[in-house]
Amino acid sequence: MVDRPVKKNCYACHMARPRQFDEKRVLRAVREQFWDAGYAATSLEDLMRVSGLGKGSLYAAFGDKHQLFLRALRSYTDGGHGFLRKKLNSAPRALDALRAFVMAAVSDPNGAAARRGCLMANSTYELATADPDVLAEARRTYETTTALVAECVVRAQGEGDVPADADPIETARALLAAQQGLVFMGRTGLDIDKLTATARSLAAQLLPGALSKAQRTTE
Amino acid sequence: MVDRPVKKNCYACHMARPRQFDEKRVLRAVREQFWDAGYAATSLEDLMRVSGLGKGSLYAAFGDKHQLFLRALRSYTDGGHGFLRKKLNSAPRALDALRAFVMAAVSDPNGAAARRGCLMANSTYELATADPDVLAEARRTYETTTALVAECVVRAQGEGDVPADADPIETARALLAAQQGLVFMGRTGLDIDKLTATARSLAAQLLPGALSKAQRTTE
DNA sequence: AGAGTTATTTACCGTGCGGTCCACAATAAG
DNA sequence: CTTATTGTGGACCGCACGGTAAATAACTCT
Repeated sequence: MVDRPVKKNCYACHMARPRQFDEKRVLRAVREQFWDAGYAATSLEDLMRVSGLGKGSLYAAFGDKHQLFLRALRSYTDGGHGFLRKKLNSAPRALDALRAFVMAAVSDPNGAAARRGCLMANSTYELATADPDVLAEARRTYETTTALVAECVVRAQGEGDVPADADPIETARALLAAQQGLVFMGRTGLDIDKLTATARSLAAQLLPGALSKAQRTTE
Repeated sequence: MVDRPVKKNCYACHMARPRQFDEKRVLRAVREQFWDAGYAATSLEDLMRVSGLGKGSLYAAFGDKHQLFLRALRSYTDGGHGFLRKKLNSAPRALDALRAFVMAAVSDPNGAAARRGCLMANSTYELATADPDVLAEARRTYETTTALVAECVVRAQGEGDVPADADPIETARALLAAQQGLVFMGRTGLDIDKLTATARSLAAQLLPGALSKAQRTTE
């Protein structure tokens, strides 16, 4: 239970056999499996195969299938939030970051990412009505995302790229809806070119005057 | 197999016991069940319960679970297309119809419809990666929807409410993405007031000058 | 080395699933 | 009434699933 990658130091007089697997690596493999196949369509055999662990180890380390799924899901969302925060803050111009946020679904050139969608969105659609834990995670995730994006909107307002009278939270929600709508259309198999065009169109309309220097020169 | 609600007329010398259930009614009940619980989470027992039929009848009439699901799904999409076509054409002003289309997710005042989402979208997220039939149905549905909306965009252009230089198909895709994004946010449990505000905001931005008379007076 | 503790492996279990089969009921034609 | 044909309901089947238990291996500390 306690995180203890280091082998030194006794915490209860007697130490025992250490883990032979890397928890993060297992969680990552499991997450990919759930991402590709969904929750119900993933069997314990699948989880054993992709993790390389036996049933016993899996259950001892993570509890049952549902708990393991929640762990994988949370690691996904936490990672996603970290990534998003970095992206939003590192961009020299906030407006560009917002634009990139909306167009996240088409960031992959061949469209594989678009077809795969977002694990949190997939899980929400599959389980949110029946599984309160997943629903709670979904709410948490999208509230966090909204807050992060709203922060970036404020910055963009400071930089004069977004009208000062726009409500940051409201703007963030609209951008989030647009992004998720694009993710959805990607999942229906819409080809990447058309999807990209739609993404550009949405970004242009929702971020008025949102053409960055790089954007302007290409048009 | 052959549709034959009328009991008269012999088609092969000997007629036999007629159906004791209404196929459409069964299909409707089954569709509701799949809508609420999803495909994998719906068992045959559930289907028997909501339809009132035994296993034998169900299998004799529709084949297996998968085929029954596809039938229910198709009846849903066909009905949806009919409804959409009627709505888009019946509105005296095309712009209002487009606006209503975007705001479909919040048409239900208490937000129950928003939380339930759209059966086709739910199915796409749950099954599109693994089930080619569902993927094909998804493509078909959203191509049809896009075409219908694009038609309405053309009409709105004729009425001077949408810029004449806008590409109808592209505009339709953007509106569809916005609508589906709102459906998604409804599924995460976002309360109906915030969702409505976001829907209004999106509609206003994507349909410039899109405030109908009714809309203008309320603001 | 021995004891104590924990990870790992393997075999096993009960359940609920989708799907099939069969006996019976209902209807139409002869 | 008899017979042919089809719908109906329930008993039944095999299986794969999630989950458990017990035996074994690996490691630390005294």
